[in-house]
Amino acid sequence: MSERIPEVVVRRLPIYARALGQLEARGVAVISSLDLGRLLGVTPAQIRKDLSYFGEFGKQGTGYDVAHLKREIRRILGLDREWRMAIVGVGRLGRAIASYPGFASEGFRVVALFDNDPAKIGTTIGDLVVRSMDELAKVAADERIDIGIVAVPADQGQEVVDKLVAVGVTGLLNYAPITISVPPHVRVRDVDPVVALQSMTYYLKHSGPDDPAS
Amino acid sequence: MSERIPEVVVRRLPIYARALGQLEARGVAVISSLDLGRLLGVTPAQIRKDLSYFGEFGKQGTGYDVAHLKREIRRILGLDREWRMAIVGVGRLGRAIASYPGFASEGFRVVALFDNDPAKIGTTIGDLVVRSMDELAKVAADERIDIGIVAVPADQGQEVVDKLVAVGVTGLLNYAPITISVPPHVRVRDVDPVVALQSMTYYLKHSGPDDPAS
DNA sequence: GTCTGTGAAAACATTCACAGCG
DNA sequence: CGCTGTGAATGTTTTCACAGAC
Repeated sequence: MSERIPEVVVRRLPIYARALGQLEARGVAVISSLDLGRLLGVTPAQIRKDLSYFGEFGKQGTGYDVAHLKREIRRILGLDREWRMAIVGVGRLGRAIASYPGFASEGFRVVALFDNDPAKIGTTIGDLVVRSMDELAKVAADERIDIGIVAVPADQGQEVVDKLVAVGVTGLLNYAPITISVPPHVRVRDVDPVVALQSMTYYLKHSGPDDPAS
Repeated sequence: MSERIPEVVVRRLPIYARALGQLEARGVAVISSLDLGRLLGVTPAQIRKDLSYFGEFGKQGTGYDVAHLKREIRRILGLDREWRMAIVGVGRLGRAIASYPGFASEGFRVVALFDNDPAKIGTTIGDLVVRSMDELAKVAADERIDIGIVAVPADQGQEVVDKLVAVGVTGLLNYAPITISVPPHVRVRDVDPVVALQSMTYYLKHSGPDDPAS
């Protein structure tokens, strides 16, 4: 352990943790890298190698303790604490994100909402009031915002990113259909279903018209 | 050209196409790999190498014609036609997806909605009627569904995937928080903001508490 | 016997660096 | 000149294969 850890490895850990949670719920106590790999469609060697960057979690001849490994991975990822998020942009998309229950249940709490539309400022979504972007610095200080969620139109995306970075936010979840630019200490994850589809069509196009006649 | 094309390259093409579209809208007619790379935060060599898998699109001493390169990339990706999608699951998430205007504007048309809740079947969202999953085979044949969007809870995800695959759908956009399993001819793209956040926190945790005091 | 952890090998992806075109 | 297209070099990731633990 204690080498430099490849980013691809870190990106796979949440997938492992999620699968372990599902196994745990089904009452599975122990699992081998072979079986976990089958479940996730990856090779057992990859799972073992990935985990080996962080320590020795398995038992030879047996496999991994499901509950323990899940807890360890979550700790490694920093999921043993709450993360505080602000959503910028409460249009259709921002509102859908604000009321999505999947964040809170995983420890990602939305603690502030921002928009630049005067008609929206002051309105309430869930139990949060929509605030003006002018209040960003103040609210960021009061609420300790870890992560900013960018849910504004493309043409306002970079401006919003710059403001979030300026008040000390170091993690961004970007829903705007643009490539945003940030200083090196800021981490970005893009969520863009259209881009995902646009690379998939390359393969749909090239895997011949399957045309399974009725 | 005409080698085997790495998947990472295909995944970057939509990003290039999107940036080219934005440049085009701003009236930029020609761009070099250096400038496009700066814009996207990638090396110019990567852009040139990626494009070289598909042909020679640039002009030495000048760069790339923005409108032409965009059109070529979109053709390569199969974005010069319409793609027909069905959404399975019209809960909160499925409805948000159904009324998201970003798909249609990029040529991804939602042509059918399914759910297994009798209270939802027969209701209308936009101009589409929600149908029972029992009608899937019939509707898939009538409507020529290319892509299935999985927007059901985790515990129903795999079942829905199997049904979609059974009626000949070869592309899936998966919003369920599970790793789905499909035969090799089926392409999957996962959309999961929680998983995206869960790998980001690793870096937020490890890049020290920046703590920029007010 | 079963399964982990891990160096070494193989496969894959990115970057370099430059010949050659406009 | 400036910039592309591309083999060769470098760096990264995955897979192999096996010693050793249970």
